[in-house]
Amino acid sequence: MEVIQLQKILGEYPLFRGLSLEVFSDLIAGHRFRNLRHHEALYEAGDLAHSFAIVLTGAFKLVRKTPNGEDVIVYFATPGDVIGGLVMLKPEGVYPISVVAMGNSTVLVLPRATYVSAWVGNAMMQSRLTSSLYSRMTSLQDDKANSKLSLQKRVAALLLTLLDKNEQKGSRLPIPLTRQEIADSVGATVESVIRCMSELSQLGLVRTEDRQIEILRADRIAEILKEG
Amino acid sequence: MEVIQLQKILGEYPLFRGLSLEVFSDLIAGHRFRNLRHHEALYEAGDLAHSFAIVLTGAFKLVRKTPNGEDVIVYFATPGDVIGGLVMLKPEGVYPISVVAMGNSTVLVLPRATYVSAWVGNAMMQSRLTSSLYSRMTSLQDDKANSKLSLQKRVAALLLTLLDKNEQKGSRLPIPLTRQEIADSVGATVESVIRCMSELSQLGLVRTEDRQIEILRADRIAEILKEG
DNA sequence: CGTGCAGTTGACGACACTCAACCCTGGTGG
DNA sequence: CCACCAGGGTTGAGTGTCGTCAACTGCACG
Repeated sequence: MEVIQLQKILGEYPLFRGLSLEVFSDLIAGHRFRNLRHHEALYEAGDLAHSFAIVLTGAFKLVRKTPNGEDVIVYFATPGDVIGGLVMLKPEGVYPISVVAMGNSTVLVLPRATYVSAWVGNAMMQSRLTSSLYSRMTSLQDDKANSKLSLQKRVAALLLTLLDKNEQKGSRLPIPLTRQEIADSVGATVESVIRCMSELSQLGLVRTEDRQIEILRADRIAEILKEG
Repeated sequence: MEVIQLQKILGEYPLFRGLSLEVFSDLIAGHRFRNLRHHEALYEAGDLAHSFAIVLTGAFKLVRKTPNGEDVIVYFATPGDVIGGLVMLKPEGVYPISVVAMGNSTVLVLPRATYVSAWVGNAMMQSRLTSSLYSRMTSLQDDKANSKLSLQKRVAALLLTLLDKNEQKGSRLPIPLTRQEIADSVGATVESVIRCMSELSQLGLVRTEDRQIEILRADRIAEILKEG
């Protein structure tokens, strides 16, 4: 693909908005595309971090293993998100978490060398990275604030957050999501999440079809969050 | 205080290490010191963010209010930590959380104007800020991963984390901490935390005197975290 | 046709929350 | 001087949400 075409695509995202062609091509020096199938890992926790990536299509879950061998989903990355950017600063850094594709997904992979040569010294990119970090940080803080809520409400909060990421594509969540993944994200067991989702289904607020979750009544789910 | 003296003090922290005097004095343009007593707020959530701060002595809790009016402690800031740095990027930003002093504490307050004129364009400072953010992010992720553990273990994890922040000052935690604050931090109620701490006391693993918590057997507390 | 993944349901029990007392200390005011 | 209050800490009894364990369905895939 031509650099100029790539700029058109990436220019849609806040991170790459309004850059000169010259700066842009420096920023993506040594880039390559990577296509991942469902469940395929982009990065494994503990691996030497020699590249970082920008999500183009699909979605990824950022996963941490607990000592018990359970998974905890720390973040859902969607198109435009930067993955592994933070760890590029350390010369011999390792990825702190695993990154796994949810459904067919593509990323733009950039070598650490490019980060060092073009990103570190570019104050605007640093500041934009910081800004994207800010929102991810806020979402983690939200999670912590929600941790005392009932499971019902935590699930509701998750559904609404994911729905928010969805631009214009209607009421369907942008990510194919299993009950297990919901559980790993809200900090509960599959069984409990299933009971909770079943209730929402019976109330006619959501519908699931092959891991695609459709939010039928976002307003009433928001009410669940607010009540008592 | 002379700028050169200030540089000596701040130069101890990674953030300000090895800077030329000229760059340094630009970075702290318009600085002023602020002393806060126990419980005094440095920033209130929702206030217009016209300054950020660097902790010099004491400690601060970063607090979020839940819809129910409960507090959630998101982070404990200790000397060298930057507070409010992330929100400086937004022109009309408001602080997302409140910042409250725990015991007598001092900070260096810097106006947003300084951030915009000297920090944003300085790639090294941006990269150092990012790096400090990285560790705060990791600690939030740790919290999320721990959220399924028993209260006993979450408290143990908190105590050990805080003990880690303590450089050389022995077995006493660097922060005066009430049971309520522990509860707000691990996501539990005061009563449950008290029962948990009482048990640790009776086992001779910790001792509390006027909010100062002393860790007598860090090794055995670490065992509690690992077992079962 | 067996294997693995996703989803589901029920019975049981435990951990932590709720509510209600109560103690102790230090400060404040009548 | 004593009463009162607020903040921090503690204890007990009762309750409920959610985790654990176990069994079972449906489906896709090689």
